[in-house]
Amino acid sequence: MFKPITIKDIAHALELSPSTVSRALSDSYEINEETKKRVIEYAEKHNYRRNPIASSLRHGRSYSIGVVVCEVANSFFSQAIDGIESVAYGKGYHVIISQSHDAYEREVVNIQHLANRAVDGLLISMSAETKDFSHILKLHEQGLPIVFFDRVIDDFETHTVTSDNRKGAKQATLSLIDRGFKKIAHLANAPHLSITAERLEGYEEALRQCDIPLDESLIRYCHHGGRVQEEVDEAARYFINLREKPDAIFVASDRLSMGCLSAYNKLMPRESHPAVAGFSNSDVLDLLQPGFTCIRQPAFKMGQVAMEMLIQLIESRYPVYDFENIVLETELIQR
Amino acid sequence: MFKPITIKDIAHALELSPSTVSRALSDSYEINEETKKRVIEYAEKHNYRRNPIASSLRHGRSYSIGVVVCEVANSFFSQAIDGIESVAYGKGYHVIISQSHDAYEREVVNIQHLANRAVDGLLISMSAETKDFSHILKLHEQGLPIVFFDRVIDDFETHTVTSDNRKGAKQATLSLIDRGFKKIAHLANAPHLSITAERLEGYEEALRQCDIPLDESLIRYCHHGGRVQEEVDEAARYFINLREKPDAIFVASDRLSMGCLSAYNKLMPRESHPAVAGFSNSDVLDLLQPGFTCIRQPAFKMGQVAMEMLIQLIESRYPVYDFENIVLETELIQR
DNA sequence: GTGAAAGCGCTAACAG
DNA sequence: CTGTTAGCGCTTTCAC
Repeated sequence: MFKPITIKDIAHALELSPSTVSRALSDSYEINEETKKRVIEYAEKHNYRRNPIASSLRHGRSYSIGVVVCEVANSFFSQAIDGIESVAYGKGYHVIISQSHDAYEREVVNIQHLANRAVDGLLISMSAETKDFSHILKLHEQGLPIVFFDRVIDDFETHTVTSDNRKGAKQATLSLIDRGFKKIAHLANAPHLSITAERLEGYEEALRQCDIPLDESLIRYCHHGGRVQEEVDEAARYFINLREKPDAIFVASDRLSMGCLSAYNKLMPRESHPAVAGFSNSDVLDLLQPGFTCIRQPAFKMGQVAMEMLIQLIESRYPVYDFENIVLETELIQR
Repeated sequence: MFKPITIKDIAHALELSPSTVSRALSDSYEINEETKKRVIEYAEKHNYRRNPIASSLRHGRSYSIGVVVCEVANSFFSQAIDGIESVAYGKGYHVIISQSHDAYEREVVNIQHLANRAVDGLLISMSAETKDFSHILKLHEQGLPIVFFDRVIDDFETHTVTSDNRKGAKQATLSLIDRGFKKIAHLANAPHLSITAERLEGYEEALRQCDIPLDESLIRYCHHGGRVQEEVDEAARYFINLREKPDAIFVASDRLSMGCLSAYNKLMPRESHPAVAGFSNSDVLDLLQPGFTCIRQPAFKMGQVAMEMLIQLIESRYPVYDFENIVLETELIQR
């Protein structure tokens, strides 16, 4: 059906050898300017395009990289993807996005799918449900370059990029305390995610600094990262039914901020909602929800840095043993 | 660096020929059960994975398809992508997503990138800025299977899936009229998009049916589909400054609904906002914005149908000349 | 400055 | 039931 023109066709038409055509198209210094011009003109005229699959096979490289995120319909991740793409395209790489939907099984399947030469490297942000990392470890041991961003794995010898979650969480919590709230709850992400622990630390640190005792009953985890709205609704109902209701909530993620606000909207009039501050990269959420203070992560930058690190790993001639763990600053947006 | 085991390696280790190994791995009926078992065991033990690039080159097929949407951080499109993936994975296809950001140039670059054998077919939803279709037409003439969804092109001989935009728009407008509003504005998408014309028709039809005269000055187009928030803000300011302000607005898309609500939030207190009804597939937008009536498109279904049609084109032995234009029903969600 | 030939990993005739 | 061979399109020595 779809039969594009090949180097052979050009060679035949111009009475040259395929190798000459190949060299002419890659602008080799060995080739006569005159010949180059003929080849390039013919190629353009006939809409020739190098077959990337053959090229990949030859080079043992696909010039594409895989990205694994929980979902793309998420401001943070879509901005990170934009950052990744901005670097990737500039360096001649394709970007293949795949979504785990925060489910362990999807993550395993997708990573398997991407691995083994279909991609030259992987950019991963862990799924909320994943506790077992052997599927990733195995690939890494085989030599597949991997860089983690945002949601990383401990004790994994590779580059990582994250934001300063502890500090951001602390700022957000402090901003609630500053506004006079005393009973501040924490709606947390899945317990085994790296970001969950760090953000929890920041929350605790803020309370400690202001001599507010930590009340464990004010912390609720969402094991599916809010993918299941029911778990967020349940958390909101739990907070509402406490004898001493929280007057404010620090929410650990974009997805959960959305879920939390909508859960409360279903449960009570807006005037009686607790104050909410949380991590969010959404442009509109904060506009639609007056008084919502948010922590912005440098998502675009994080994508860029992650991609740069991955390219460094891919293009390095020798195995890399010296890994960087870059931490970017967050920004507090207060209204 | 990353040197996965090949069929040759297995053949060598087991003292078989590569072809036997290949056949054993694809469970060919010709191969002895005993041999199959040995091969499969060895392959699993050594974590063999078929090199998809070599396989693609051999078959002249990549078993991957390209999706071009304006952006993934959009409820409608991310749901459509989920639908596409659900069918694709089941049939053994990879999905490569690329974003045009509603910009003509990005669309051209991305489509070129995807085409020429890197993908077996294309699923396209047009960018808001695109007026010239020659880049797509050229590929189609060369035989690349293409299916359009949601934002289609007129006079293009191929399968399409859309939703009943005219009817949905009419329902939304009627719902505003029912609630007693008389001066109903229309915030429209880019003028040359297929969906823009259809939704405008529905709006006009609703007015006509209720004997409300059409007032052209109440219609504003967003040439970049709301990608530039400034153009939405400008439209909101325009409506506010009209001598006779609209008391309700029918908004043509998800992105514009967001933009419109946040523009008004910036400009005036919530109590004085006009009523808003519009196309939106967002789960939370309607929850966060009381009184927001929305038209839901069957995005997931649309993705599924589009993918099925594309596979039909790809796998057809003979050129297809009999094209379908499927129209799916929308749903009105009223509060 | 150009060509011939080999090979990336896989598969499908064709032979036995 | 298994092996031999050729070739997908491209690139890159090695010759000339």
